[in-house]
Amino acid sequence: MTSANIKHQGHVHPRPRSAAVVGDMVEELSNLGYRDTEPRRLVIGAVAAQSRPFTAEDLCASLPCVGRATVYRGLRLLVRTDLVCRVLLEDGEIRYQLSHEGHHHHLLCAVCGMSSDLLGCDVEDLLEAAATQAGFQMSGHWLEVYGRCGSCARV
Amino acid sequence: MTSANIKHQGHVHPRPRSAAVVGDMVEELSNLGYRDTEPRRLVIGAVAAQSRPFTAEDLCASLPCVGRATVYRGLRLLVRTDLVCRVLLEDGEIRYQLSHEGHHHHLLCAVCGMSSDLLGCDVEDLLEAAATQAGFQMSGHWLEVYGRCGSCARV
DNA sequence: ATGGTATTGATACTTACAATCAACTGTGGA
DNA sequence: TCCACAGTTGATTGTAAGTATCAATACCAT
Repeated sequence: MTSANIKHQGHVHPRPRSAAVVGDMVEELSNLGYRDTEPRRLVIGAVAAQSRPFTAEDLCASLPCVGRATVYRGLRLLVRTDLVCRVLLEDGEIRYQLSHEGHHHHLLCAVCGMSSDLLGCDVEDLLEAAATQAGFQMSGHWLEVYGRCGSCARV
Repeated sequence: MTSANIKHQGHVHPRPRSAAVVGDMVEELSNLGYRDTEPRRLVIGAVAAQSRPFTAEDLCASLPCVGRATVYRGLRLLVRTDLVCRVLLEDGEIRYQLSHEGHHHHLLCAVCGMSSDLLGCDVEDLLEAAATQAGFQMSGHWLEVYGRCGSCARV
């Protein structure tokens, strides 16, 4: 079984266990020429441990033994390498969360703050068509969906 | 003709002329109980004069005679009252621009920075369906489309 | 006209994040 | 296994964007 296969299973398990994730991410970074260091592993571990979209400050708070600059640099690196993605909250705030494989969007719960993935949504084609009609050559898009998750909507 | 009808014409004229806009916006604020002041008119005028999504700092720079705090407060007020909307750039930066009537999305040109409106795009239904299927009760969404506008794509 | 209140603006403050740089530590080669 | 060098760290300083303060001012209803 190749590492690509292992990664592919991420689709099936939207929230993989931290331990495996940290190893995968460190390996990914290693392939890109970045070193495997203790503080970096700690940052990745903290990222993987978050249960909902987080801020850089959240990471700093959960990693008192790692320098602030290192946390910020680590997070920036993870964003640059697409291992972590940005999440835009309804009020305009930016949060972060582990990237999952493939293109997808986020369903953000206004009550509990949880984020789940919106898979198999074919907005792309629709957008592409609408953009083209407006004489626009689309290269990408950003989409966030806000509302209430299953548990919170039930209340 | 009702004011609703007048507003509806906004769809036809995506970029209304500044002079009229300032008066309309001041009136709108007045209806909401906010005073008609000179600095506020200047801020609104500067907002209306922008040809593409701008930052709060852009406004400050173009209004050296208005206090920074006032510019920031004015912009915040305009956002709160939906007279100005946020625009999310591809790199995560937040910009502002005059709101146009009705729900719509932005087509942002990566080359010239221009923003045009994407009207008559029925992503809502599609999103609603996808969200519901995921057990999510959708209440809103945010969508930005990136690419090249007609003129820039031609190059 | 006037009084009460929203608004202004100079300034100080806060927050979030980037830059600096000497010390340190992986990593690949000898 | 050891070495050297380049990537990395972290204490600290710097910076940029936006907010809070508060006395002075300007709107607007009466």
